[in-house]
Amino acid sequence: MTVSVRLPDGKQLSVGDADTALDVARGISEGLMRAVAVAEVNGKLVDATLPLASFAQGDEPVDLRLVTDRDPEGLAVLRHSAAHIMAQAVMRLHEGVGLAFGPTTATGFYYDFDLKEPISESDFPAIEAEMKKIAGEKLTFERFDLPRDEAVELVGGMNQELKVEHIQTGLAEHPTLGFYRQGEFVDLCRGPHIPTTGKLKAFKLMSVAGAHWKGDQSGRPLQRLYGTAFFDKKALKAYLSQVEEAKKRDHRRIGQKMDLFTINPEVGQGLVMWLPKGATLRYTLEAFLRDELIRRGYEPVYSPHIGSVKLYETSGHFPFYRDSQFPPLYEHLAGPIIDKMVEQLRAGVPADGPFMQEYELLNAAQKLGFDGDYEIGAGADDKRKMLEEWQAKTDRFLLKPMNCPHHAMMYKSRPRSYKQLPIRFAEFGTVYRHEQSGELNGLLRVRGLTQDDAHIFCTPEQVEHEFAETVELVKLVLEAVGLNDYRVELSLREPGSDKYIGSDEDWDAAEATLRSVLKKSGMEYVESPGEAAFYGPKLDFQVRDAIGREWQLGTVQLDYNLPKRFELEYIGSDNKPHRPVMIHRAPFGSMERFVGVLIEHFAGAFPLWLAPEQVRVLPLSEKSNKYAKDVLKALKEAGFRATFDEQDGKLQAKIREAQLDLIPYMFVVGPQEAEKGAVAVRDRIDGDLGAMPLDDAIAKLREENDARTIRQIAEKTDFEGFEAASDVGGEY
RNA sequence: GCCGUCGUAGCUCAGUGGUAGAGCGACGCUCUCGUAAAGCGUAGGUCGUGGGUUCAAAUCCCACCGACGGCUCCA
Repeated sequence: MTVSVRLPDGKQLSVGDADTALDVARGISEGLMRAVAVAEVNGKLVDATLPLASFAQGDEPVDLRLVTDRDPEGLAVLRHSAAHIMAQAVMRLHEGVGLAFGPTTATGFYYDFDLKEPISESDFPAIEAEMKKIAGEKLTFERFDLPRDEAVELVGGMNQELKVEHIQTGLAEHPTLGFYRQGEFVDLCRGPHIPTTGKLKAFKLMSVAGAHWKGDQSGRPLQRLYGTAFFDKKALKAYLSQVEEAKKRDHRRIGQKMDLFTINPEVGQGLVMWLPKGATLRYTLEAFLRDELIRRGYEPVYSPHIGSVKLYETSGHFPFYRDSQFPPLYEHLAGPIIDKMVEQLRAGVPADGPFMQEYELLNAAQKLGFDGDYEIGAGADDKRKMLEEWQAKTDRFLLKPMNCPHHAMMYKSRPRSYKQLPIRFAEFGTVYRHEQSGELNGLLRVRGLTQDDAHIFCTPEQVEHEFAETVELVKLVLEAVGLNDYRVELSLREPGSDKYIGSDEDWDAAEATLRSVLKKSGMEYVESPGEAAFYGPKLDFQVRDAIGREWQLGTVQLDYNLPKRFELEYIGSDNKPHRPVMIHRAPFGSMERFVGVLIEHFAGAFPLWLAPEQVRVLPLSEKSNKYAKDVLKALKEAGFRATFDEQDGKLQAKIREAQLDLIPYMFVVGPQEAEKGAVAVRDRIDGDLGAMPLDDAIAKLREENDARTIRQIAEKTDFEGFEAASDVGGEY
């Protein structure tokens, strides 16, 4: 018997029953065979070691593509196999290792372990050495399939409880399950894998981290070992040096070096203090956007930093986002105690009768002047109601978690006519969120942030146009600062979830509008179910940071719900009240995150229009100080952010310092320049441009500044060449 | 919040139980300089905080605080 095989170039050949993809490769060349990582048969990735005959369907030829070490899918398969090898090594070195999952990631792989004694980075050399040994053993990855009951028996016999649980719950619909064996190591796995462990030549363990079984925080804590692998050592080395390079762009590092901002635990975690240079950068961005907004018919508003809890109960924020808000501020000292009591009563501890610390809490509350009706003998529900009544008549405030309720109230401050719409309220509004401490990250995730927020109130007919305009604005803003590498995500609700407010009809309408705008604009985007805001779907602009993590910057959100909750109205041409639609939008997202991403994007080397210090005047020696001061004055009068380097020292030293400070332009002045009213211009990028009249130099800079020219950005680390295909996972 | 790692001068880091160090920066003096580092000198640290072990702790142990990498979350 023979099987007919068709290669991607259309060539057909016939192979024996037992022949595998590797055999086909060997038939073409030995080199090709050595390069084969995996096979793509009839469009599916499978082990190159399986007989091709097993994939034949009738007389149709089997489509075969040999996936080699040059293909991204090959890299992903290698990395997944590396995860198995790492697991094998860990099991050889430790007793009673429980295996969880070991998938590939964009830049490597990990495996989650349930370990008796924790592993730390100091264990890496031993694990790596064992992996090397396993690679040297050139063990074959051997696949076998078992029916469910035998599969459970097998993993149960190996004391792999997590795998047993996974087969019984996560994989309940699979009639048979795939396994891979390499040497003494057997793991439940969908595959495919590389032919033998010998293909693993270049790898490195990267880090160890905590994780939870199936991502459930209450689940069993696991240890996750991250690693990466490549087909050759050169690629691994290149990747590692790029990781190092990327770390140098970290905004936290640059922010400190350049005196842009500071975060100090004595002030508070996640609370950013903008130093003069960072503040100047932010101010410049804000001024740019503010001008753009006024031109587009936005009107400035200001709202206070705290708001009544009632306001957020109306908007729906208070119950929905309780956990990520700072606790309420009370006008009454007993407030927090009453809150605590209500919380316990709501949690039902116990349902009736006295609850934990009730007497102590009540006592304390009364000492602080609590005067509500409260009977210890009452039922839990009655007690809760009594306390809630007290809460309702006592003023409570939240640190503003969002600006929209305030803007909605501003809209409501007078009757509105359809002739006034759309109304666009804009504000750089500072909001506060109690992010979990482990989430905080420099400027990218903070507890106090300023949104470049605005809310557009419009008629349903105007929605599509307004939304499109807003999307265009976000694009314009991102492109003005040279952030062209972003991803657009359409965040939709998760079907069947109770995380959202509002009717299905409104959600359907909102989601349909967003899709329609996107289609008309021709923008590329991906849909993400479950990522919507609780009040409506949104369009998010995702940008990557220096080390490849994605962050959401700009966002445009469509909202039919808050207008309802706030009973917003306008009088239509029919002289009847109608409900407006709200569009929430923030092109930068937050000033903190935006500036953080911008710092990494430019590696601190901002274009002229954004640079906190645009020009530095360098006198040749103290003798030229007087003229240097004249030049400085002229620059300042021309509107430039300029300084004057007064320190002693050689010109070379001053230039070096200015270069390292990433100042776009240096004006060198000595006796020759002073005599002619000139300056010797030095460009940060192109170096010495020679002497020119001061007026000409200023005109040149003004042109570059006003055009917001971006002449060069530092080479950004591009991990793409190192990324494996992400949809090639070996895990079930 | 959870898991792990880490915390020494303004910054980068060395110092593994026995008198706290280097480079850069800062400050002072000399030099008055032509496109990426002039020379000399001085100051600066209760080694994150608190407790414990020890004759003796930056070093070993415990707790707390904070940072970092993940997880979970993210209006």
